[in-house]
Amino acid sequence: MAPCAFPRKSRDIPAMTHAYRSHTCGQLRIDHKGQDIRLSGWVHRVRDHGGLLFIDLRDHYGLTQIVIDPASPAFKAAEKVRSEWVIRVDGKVQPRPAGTENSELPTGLIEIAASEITVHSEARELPLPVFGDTEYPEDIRLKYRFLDLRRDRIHGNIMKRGAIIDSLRRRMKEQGFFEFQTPILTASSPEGARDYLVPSRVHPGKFYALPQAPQQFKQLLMMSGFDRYFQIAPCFRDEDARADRSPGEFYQLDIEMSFVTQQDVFDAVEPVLRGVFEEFGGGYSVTPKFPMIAFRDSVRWYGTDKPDLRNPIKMQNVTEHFRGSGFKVFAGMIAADPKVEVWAIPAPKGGSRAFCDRMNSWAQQQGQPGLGYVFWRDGEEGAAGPIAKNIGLERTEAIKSQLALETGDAAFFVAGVPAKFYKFAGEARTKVGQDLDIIANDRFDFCWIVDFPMYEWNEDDKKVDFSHNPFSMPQGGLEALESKDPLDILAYQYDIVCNGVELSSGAIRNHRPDVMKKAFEIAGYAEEVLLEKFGGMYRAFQYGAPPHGGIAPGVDRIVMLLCNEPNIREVVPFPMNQQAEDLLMGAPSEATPKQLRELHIRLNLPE
RNA sequence: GCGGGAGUAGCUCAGUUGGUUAGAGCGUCGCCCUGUCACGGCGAAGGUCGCGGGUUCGAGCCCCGUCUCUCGCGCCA
Repeated sequence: MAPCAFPRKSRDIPAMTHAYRSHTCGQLRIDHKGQDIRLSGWVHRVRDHGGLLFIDLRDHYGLTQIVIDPASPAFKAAEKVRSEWVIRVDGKVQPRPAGTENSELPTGLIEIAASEITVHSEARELPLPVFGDTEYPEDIRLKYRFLDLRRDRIHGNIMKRGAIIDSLRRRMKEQGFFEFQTPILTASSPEGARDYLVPSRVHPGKFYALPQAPQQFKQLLMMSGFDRYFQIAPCFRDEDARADRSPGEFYQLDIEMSFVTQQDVFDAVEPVLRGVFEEFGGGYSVTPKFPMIAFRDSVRWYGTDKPDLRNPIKMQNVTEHFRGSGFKVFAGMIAADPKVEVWAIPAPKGGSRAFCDRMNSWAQQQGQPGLGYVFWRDGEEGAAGPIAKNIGLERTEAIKSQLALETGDAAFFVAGVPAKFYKFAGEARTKVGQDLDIIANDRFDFCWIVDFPMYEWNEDDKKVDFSHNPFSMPQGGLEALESKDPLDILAYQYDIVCNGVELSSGAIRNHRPDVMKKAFEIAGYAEEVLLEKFGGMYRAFQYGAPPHGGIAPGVDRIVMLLCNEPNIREVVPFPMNQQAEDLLMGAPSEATPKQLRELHIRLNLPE
C-alpha cells in the first residue's frame, strides 16, 4: 500500500489559561519537559494497571500518553473514562523513564503526568471501534461515519483529499486559469446521464435539474470572453454506483480554454496532473511525458480504451499465422468472414502447462469456449500445447518471432470479430499480467487516448449516434461531415488514463453553428432539437464563438489513486451507499404534505 | 432490471455429516494488578443464528421465498 497517512501540523495554542488546551496531542516533545500544559481530546485507549493508569489521548494532530498515579487527584476520574470519551487533561510534561520510550510515536519520548481530568463528554458503547484497523461493514461505517472518520486511515485520506484539491487549485492558477462558479439549479440537458430534478414552486409542473457537469456553462464562459476557466465542480448524475463511482454526486476539476488546439489542452493539463501525482504519490514514479495512443490502437493493443500501462503486455494481430493452418477452428473462422482476426496475448514466463490450463479454465468461467495457447519450454523443440501440434513448427516459430517470445514463455489466442471479443481479450491480458505478477505496482502510468470516433452505430435503434460528446469538433470539420462515412469520422475527443483508470474525458468543442447543425443532422436531430435542448449555447454560437476546448478530470478518482484506495467511499467524507442513500442523514426522505402542496406534486407510488 | 458474494453477541469471526446448554477474540460490567503502549490475570452479563415458510424425531447447517449490504453487468456523452 502507498503511504496514506496525511501529516497534520499542530497549531500553536499559547495560553495555559485557555478553556480547553494549551497544546495539541501531536505537539509536545522532550523540549517541553517540566512545562504545565493542558490537552483536550478523545480517549483512544486506556491501560489500567491498578496502581498506575495510562491513557492515550488523541486529537486531530496526534496521540499523547497520559500517565496517572494513584496519588494524583486525577486518579478517580481517570479510572472512569472509556474509549472515545472527550476529556481535558491538566498536567506536567515529563520524559518517559528510560526504556519505556515509544519510538513509533512522535510524542513518544514524553508523557503527561496528569493532575486533573475533566470529562467534556461521555461515549456509549461503540458500534464501531476507532482503535485498530479492522474492516467493518459499509452500512455501519456510513451510519456512524463520524466515528469512522476518526480512524487514522480515513482521517488521513480526507485530509489528503483537501491538500490535493489545494494543490490542483494552486497549479491551475499558476497557469493563468481563473476559478468560476456556475449554477447548481439549472436546466435539464439530454447529455446522457439521468438528471436529478428539483421541482419549481413558482412554476407549477416545471423542474430544475442539477448539472451533470457545468459543460454548457463553461463553454458559455469562453463565448463570454473569459479565456481560461476552471472549477472544482460538483456534478450530479442519477446513475447506479460502482466501487470507483459515487452514486449521485462527485467532483471534477473542470477546465475550459479559448483559442486552443488539442495539444494546447494537453500541455496545460499534463503538468498539473504530473505535479500533483509527484507531490502526493508517495514516491511512485510518474510518466514523464504522457504518450498519445489512438483509440483504435488502444483497443487493438490492450483491449480497452483505458489501458493499464503498468502491465507490459501488448497484444498483436496474428491472423496470418492461422490462415489456412491445421488449426481448423481458427482457419475456418478466418476463411468464412473477412472481419475475423486472431489476436495474441504474449505471456512472458507463462510457459507451463499448469498456467496455460489455468488461464483456459478461467476463460471458460468467463463464458468463453476456452483460451487457445502455445508455450515454449526447455529441452523441447518447437512449441507445446494442442494448437502447436495442429499448426506445426514453422508457424509457431513465426508467432514466437513476431511476439518476441523466448523459451519459458507462452502466447494465448482469441479469435473472432474484434468488435465482439476485444473486451474479453483485454480482460485476459489483465489476468495474464496479474497472475504472472508483471504489473509494476510502484508507478503512475499515464496516457492520452485520442482520436475517438465521432459517431457509433446504435444496433438497437438502427441509427448513427454520437459516441461521446455531441459538442466535440469533428476532425476535418464540415468537409468531413459532408463527405465521409459518419462511422469513419474521428473527433477531437480525448481521455486521460492513469493505471487503467479513466480520469477524464475532454474535447475540442465544435464552435461553428453550421458544423454543429450538420453534426446533429447526421445523428438524426433536426435544428429544432438543437434549439430546444441547447438553445442558450446554440444562440451563443451565432454571435462570435472562439475556438475552445477543455477537459474535466475526476477529483475523487485522482484522490483514490493517490490514496491507493480501491473504493471511492474511502476518500469521500460523507458518501452515500450503493442505493444512493445517506445512512447518516437519512436521505432521501419523504416530503411533508405541505411541501408537496407547495410544489404542486401528487405522489404516484409503485404498488 | 440481471448475476456473484455476504448476513451468527455491541464489533470481528468460528461453528464438523443435520444431533446435548451455539463458541472465541475485542468491547461492556465486576474484582485484582506501579511502566504499559494490542498491558496482563480472574469472573460475569450479553444471541429471535437477517426475516418468513418447508423437509425432519431433531435445522445456525438442507429446500423454497423474501429483505438488507456489497462487487460486477446494464447504465454512467
